[in-house]
Amino acid sequence: MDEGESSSTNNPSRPWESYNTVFTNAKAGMEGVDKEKVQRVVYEMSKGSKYFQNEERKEALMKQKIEHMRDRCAKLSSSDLSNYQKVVDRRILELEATRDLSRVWLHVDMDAFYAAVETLSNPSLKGKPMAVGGLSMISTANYEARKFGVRAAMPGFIARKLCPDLIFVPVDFPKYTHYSDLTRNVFKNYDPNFIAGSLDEAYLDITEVCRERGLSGGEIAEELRSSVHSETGGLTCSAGVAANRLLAKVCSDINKPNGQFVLQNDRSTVMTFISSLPIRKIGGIGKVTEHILKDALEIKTCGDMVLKGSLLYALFTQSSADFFLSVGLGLGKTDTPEVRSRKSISSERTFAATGDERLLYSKLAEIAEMLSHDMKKEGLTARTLTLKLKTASFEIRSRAVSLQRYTCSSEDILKHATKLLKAELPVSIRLIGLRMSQFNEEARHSDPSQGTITKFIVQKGSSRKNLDDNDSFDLDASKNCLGNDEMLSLSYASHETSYDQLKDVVEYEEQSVTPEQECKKEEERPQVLEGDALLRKHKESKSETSAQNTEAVSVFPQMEPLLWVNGYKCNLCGIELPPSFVEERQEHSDFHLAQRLQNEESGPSSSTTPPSKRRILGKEKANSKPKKQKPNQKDGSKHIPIHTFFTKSNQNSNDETQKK
DNA sequence: GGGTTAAAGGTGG
DNA sequence: TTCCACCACCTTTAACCC
Repeated sequence: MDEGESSSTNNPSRPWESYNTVFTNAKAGMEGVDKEKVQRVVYEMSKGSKYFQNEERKEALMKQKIEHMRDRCAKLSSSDLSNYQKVVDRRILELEATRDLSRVWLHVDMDAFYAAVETLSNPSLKGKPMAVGGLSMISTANYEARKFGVRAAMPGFIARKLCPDLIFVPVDFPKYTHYSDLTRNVFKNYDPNFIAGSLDEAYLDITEVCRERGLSGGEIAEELRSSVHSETGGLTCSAGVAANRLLAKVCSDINKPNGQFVLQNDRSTVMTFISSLPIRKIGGIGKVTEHILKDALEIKTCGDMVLKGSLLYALFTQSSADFFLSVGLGLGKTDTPEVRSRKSISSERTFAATGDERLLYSKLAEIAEMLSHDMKKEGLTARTLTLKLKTASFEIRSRAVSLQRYTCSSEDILKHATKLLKAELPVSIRLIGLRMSQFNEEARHSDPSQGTITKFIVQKGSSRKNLDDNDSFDLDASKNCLGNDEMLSLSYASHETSYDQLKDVVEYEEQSVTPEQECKKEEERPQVLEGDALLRKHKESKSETSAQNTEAVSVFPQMEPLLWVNGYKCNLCGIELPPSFVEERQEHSDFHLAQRLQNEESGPSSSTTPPSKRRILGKEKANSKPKKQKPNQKDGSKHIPIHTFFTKSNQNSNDETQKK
C-alpha cells in the first residue's frame, strides 16, 4: 500500500523525496520538468530554516490528523457504514435532482498573465526565462522559466537557484489592470454579467450567445480567444467549456497554454470525465485536503468520492461531505450570483524578524495608516479589527476585537491594534497584518470617488436628515475621531508615532477607561463639540496664541477656533487635510460652522445627539471585556487543536449514526 | 438552544 | 551572501451571550 506516496517512502539517502513542497504538484505548465531535481534544490535551500521547521511542524500535525481519522474509520461498525450509505443514497438523489445540463459555461484563464503582459511591453524578454516578482517571492513565471521548475508563489532565491539566468521583473499592477480591462471588454460581448474571478480569469454564461448565433460552445470559445488576442495586442488565453463553472474551470486547465477543451453537456460524458479526475484538479481541494483524503480514506479520484461517500459522511461535516459528493457527481454552480461585495479589507507587511517593541509598534502604525488609507479610498467603515502576526518561527496568530463604532480612522485602528499587540509581547515577529471586517453596510454604498472627505461631508451635510443619522458615513467619520480623550494624544503622535506615546495610551486606557465608561461618555456628550479635553483646553486658552503643535487657520465668531493640529488635522473632527488643500479646508470650516448653526437653531437636544441606535450598539458591547482568557501562549506550550478542520468531533459520530 | 464572536486553518490568485 | 508575499474568501470549533 501507499507505494505512490512520497510521504511514506522515507529513504534516508534521498531526504528531499519526503519534503512535501507545493512546487512539484500536478498543476499545469510543469510537464517535462525534472521534478526530482526541483524537489532536491527546494529541499536543500529550505533545510534547517525556520520556515522548513514550521513546515515540518505542520506536516506532523497533518499526519496526526490523518492518523486520528484512520482510527475513527477503523472504529466504524458495518451498521454505522450502512446507515451512512443510506444518507449518501438519499443525498445522491437530492443532488441529482439539481443537475442542470441546460447551461453552457465558459472559463477563461489568461496564460501566465503578468509575465505575458511584461513581455508585451518589453519584447526583448521574449523567449527568455522570466519571473514577475522579487527575490523573496515571485508572482508568475513565463513558460520558459517553468521548464526549470520555476513557478508562482516560489521564493525568488530558490527560483534563481533553479534557473540562474532567470530575469526578475517587478510587479506592476496598474499595467495588469489595464490589460485586464481590455480582456473584460471582450468578455462582456459574450456575457454582460460575466464573473471576474481575478485580473486574469473569468466565468461566462454563454448559453444565450450560443443559442442566438447558432454556434457551439467550442466555436464561441475559439472566437473569444482570438478576440482577446487581437484586442490586447497578443495575449493568449485558455478556455474550458462545460455545463457548470466547476467543470469549466477544470477544462480550461487541460490544454493550457493557448488552448481549450469542451466537455459535452450530457450526464454520461460528465460522469466518465469526472470519475477518473484526480481530486487535486478541483478548485477548493488543496495540498492538505488531498493528503487527508488520499492517506486516510484512499480517495484519489473524484469517482472515489462517490464510492466512499459513507466514509465521507461519517468523518466530515455535512457541508464538507456534501461538497465532496457533488464533486464526485460532476455538479457545480450554474447560476449567475448577485454581485458580491468584499467582506474585509486588510494590509500586512513582512520584515526582518524582530522583538524590538519600538520597531514593532512603528510597523504597526505604518500598517494602520495604510489600511486606513485604503478604507477611506473605498469609502468603507468597519467595526471588527483583526491583528495578524507571524512569529519568527512562522507560526500564525490572529487576535480580533469588535469595536463599538464603525471606523476607518488610523487612530482608532492603531489604538486597538496596539492593545492587541501589547498582549502578545514579548515575541519575535516577522509579519504584522491588520484586517477590518463587519462593514457598515449603509455607508459602503456611498461614492468613494468623491474628491475629498470634506466634500462628501458638506454634500451630505446639506440634508438635515443625513446629518442626524448616526450611522451615516460622515458623522461616523467625524465622531470616530472625536471619540475619547486619550485618543488625542495619538492624534498628535500620528505623523511620527512614538513608542512611548503609544505605550502611554494603552496603559492609560487600561487603567481608566472601561467599555462601559466609553459608552457613557458618548451618551453624555450632548453635541459634537463638547466633552472633549482638547477643546476644553482651547477654550481656556482661547485668547492666547495657539499651542506649539497647532496652527490656527480659521476662526469663527462665537465658536471654538478650527485648528489644524500638526498643520494637517482638524481638531474638531480629526479629518486630515494638508495645508495645500486650501479650498477643501475652507469647505471644511464651513461645514463645522453650518453644523454649529444647526445646533444652535434646533437646541442642544437635537442634531448629533446620539439616538437609540447608537445606544443599542453601545449596549451590545457594553460588557465586552476580554471574553475568554486564552491560556498563556508565551510559555511555548501553545496548544493547537488537532482535530479541527473538517473533522467532526469524535464522540458525536456514533450518535449521529443512530439518529440517521 | 440559537446567534455572535474569536481564533485557527485551507485555498487560490 | 541573501533564506518563503499579500490579499480575500471560506469553514470549523469553542466560548460566550441572551
